[in-house]
Amino acid sequence: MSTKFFINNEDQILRDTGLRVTKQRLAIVRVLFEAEDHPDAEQVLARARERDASVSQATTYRTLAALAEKGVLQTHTFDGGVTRYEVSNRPHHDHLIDIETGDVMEFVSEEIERLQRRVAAEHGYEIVAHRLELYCRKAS
Amino acid sequence: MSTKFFINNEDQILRDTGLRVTKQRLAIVRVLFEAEDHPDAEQVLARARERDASVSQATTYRTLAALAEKGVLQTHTFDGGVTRYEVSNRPHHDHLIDIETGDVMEFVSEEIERLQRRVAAEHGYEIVAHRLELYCRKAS
DNA sequence: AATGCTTGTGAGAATTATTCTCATTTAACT
DNA sequence: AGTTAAATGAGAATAATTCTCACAAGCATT
Repeated sequence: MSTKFFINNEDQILRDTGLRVTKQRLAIVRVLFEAEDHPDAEQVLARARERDASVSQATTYRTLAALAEKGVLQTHTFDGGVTRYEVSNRPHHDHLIDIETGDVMEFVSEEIERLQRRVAAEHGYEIVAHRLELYCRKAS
Repeated sequence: MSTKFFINNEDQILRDTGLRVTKQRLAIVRVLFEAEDHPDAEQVLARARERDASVSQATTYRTLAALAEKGVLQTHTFDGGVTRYEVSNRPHHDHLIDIETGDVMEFVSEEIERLQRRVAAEHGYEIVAHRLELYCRKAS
């Protein structure tokens, strides 16, 4: 089991998207893949710096933009806030936001997806992407 | 039919929300009520200035924020762009965005709404607001 | 209509998130 | 190791939005 044969996952992700593998990018990609929330650029930068202090703000924004462009990341902008990022190789899901705590939960409803496609078709369109966000408060 | 009894609609909207009636605010509110699109602050300002050249950027932002806060306006931020506004006393609807032209269409699906409420309920929540956007291209 | 108190206003400065510039460094291919 | 194109950090630039403050205007009361 030489390490030679176990090249980093994150390494491969960068190569696959045609990006050169740098330590800064590796730090950023690792942060994103281990994140269980939906961090914004500032949070990604802070966490990446824990791994590699040389990561700069510019590189963070550039890398996030590049990965989003290539489809590795999804971007979200919940209700007028900052852009938040999440890896998109995970199963598709929509978001339920607790408006009191800011917590973000994920859900899927194949039924809703199907109805969305029907609505689009009725207008003569096909869906490329969609966004469904439920802003909720705890049921009384 | 003295005009006395027919006070401006827009006038009343401002009073109802506890805002003083100024000529700048009237211009802004009129722009919003006659708009058939989803203008951003810059567009609202430009249109309001056609009615009253004294409207400033600061007042536009302040008035839009105040009206949104009071629930008179809805705000939208389509895919990382600028904030766009629309009056919310119109029937609820979601948005279908043509990703090639940027056109925004509106639709409603009571079926989808119902499923949304069910999803929220399953998580122990009730929906305060929601956002559903379909990013589409013309069907081939 | 004049008074007074409170709120709204414009101009421009300040903030915030994000993108760009450029001189230097580094990854990847020889 | 040598070459070249791409990536980097620092800080400047931009864009959208919010804030500051001195002055103006709304509105309730005379």
